[in-house]
Amino acid sequence: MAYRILIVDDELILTELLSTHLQDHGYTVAVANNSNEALTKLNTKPNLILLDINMPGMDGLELCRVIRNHILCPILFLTARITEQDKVNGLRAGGDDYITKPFSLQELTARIEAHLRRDERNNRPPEVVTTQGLIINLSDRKVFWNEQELSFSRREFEIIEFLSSNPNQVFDKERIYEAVWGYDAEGDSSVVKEHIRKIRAKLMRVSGSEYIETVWGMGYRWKK
Amino acid sequence: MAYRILIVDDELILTELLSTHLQDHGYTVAVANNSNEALTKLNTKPNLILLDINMPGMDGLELCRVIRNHILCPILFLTARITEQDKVNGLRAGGDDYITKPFSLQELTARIEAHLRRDERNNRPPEVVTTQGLIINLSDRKVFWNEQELSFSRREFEIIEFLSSNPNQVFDKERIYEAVWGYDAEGDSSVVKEHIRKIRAKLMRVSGSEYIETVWGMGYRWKK
DNA sequence: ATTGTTCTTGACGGAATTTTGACTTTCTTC
DNA sequence: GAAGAAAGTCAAAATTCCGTCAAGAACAAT
Repeated sequence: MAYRILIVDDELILTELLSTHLQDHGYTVAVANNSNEALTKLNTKPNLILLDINMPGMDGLELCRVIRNHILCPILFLTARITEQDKVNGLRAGGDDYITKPFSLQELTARIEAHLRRDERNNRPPEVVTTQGLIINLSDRKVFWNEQELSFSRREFEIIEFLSSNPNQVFDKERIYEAVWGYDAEGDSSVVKEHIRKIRAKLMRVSGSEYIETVWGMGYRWKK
Repeated sequence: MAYRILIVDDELILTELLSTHLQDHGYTVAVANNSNEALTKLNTKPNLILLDINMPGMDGLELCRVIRNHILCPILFLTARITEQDKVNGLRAGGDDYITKPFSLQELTARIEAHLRRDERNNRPPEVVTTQGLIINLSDRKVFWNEQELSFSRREFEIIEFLSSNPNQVFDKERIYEAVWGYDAEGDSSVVKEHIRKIRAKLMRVSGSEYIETVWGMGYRWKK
């Protein structure tokens, strides 16, 4: 689904230009040429807002503050001058970034993408997988057995991550190798069994139980 | 759901008055007449704290520092006099605002609302981040270890800002580089490790503890 | 221009991890 | 129960990654 962007600026030429450009990049665009209009257009539930600071009537900062009472998406200020004080003001008002006019369209889209991507990540609920006493916190990359934190190396953790996120499914070594090392990785998928061994040893030592089951001739499965 | 406000003041008449007024405005109020009581009442998980500076025993500033190790909500100081030095002290202790006695109840509620509103946007980095004795004031770009202000260079601060705003999450050097230098910066992300070294050295020298953890093969994480 | 600070780069050594390959054990099938 | 394939074990080799340092470049302040 296309991201929705709301542009708020009183310069018609600019909004026109931006609008076209962003639409070309696959975004759905709404335009507001003043603050009141902007507030109305909030009902388009934009995923990101481009906000001119200098506007007649309620200015961008003020508007930003008001918007923040309604919506939490990234807000990027468009502004001619930019001093330290501006930055502080903008941040205080609830803005996320600045883009100084004039700017290249390329820069603009890059920043928009970065913010959308980040927003995506931040709003993700913490990903936690649990299996009988074991807590795997995917976002923090931590594993706990009861209170105790267990330490795993990168590959070990990634294998755990993959298997435990798809519990009870059987994956052969090639499939695991592909998932963890990347589809285009070259190398011998028999490394997998060595890592599995290490993982099992660590889990067994502390919990006394097997989490990874071998399905002979088929692969491995995370028991749940 | 009603916001919870904790009032900490040893003047019984004042707390009584405030409490009634705020309840009339729909807030849930808890009152503490001394510091110990305040610490106990923290379990009401207040959304905002009103804190008298002048109290017998542990004073408001000291209390504020302690509170900051538990809770991140806005803290507003109530104080009779207010000098520049008071402001600095309050900031150092991790406070958010001052209200000078005598104040109008109208002003008070307005400020409370403003702070709650700001705090509401809780998916963005809070303006003050604290970790065991360390106070990072993002809006003023200052870092304090107890009373002492620590000095960090621009890049150093920005790395601290980024990591501490996303505690416990692991970011690799590329990701940190992108966050601090900009999505489109060119250069070698291995600078990051040099800056991390400097940051660690400064923090370690003054606090004796590690705030940034290395997760081998994955990146760095702010311990919290 | 000079001085001092901060930023960046590249090199190095050591540490932790990953991979490899030889070897053993287990399982399946005939 | 023997043969062969698959999985497990182990230790050593290869590799990757991190912390540290020193030195030069860029920048800011004077």
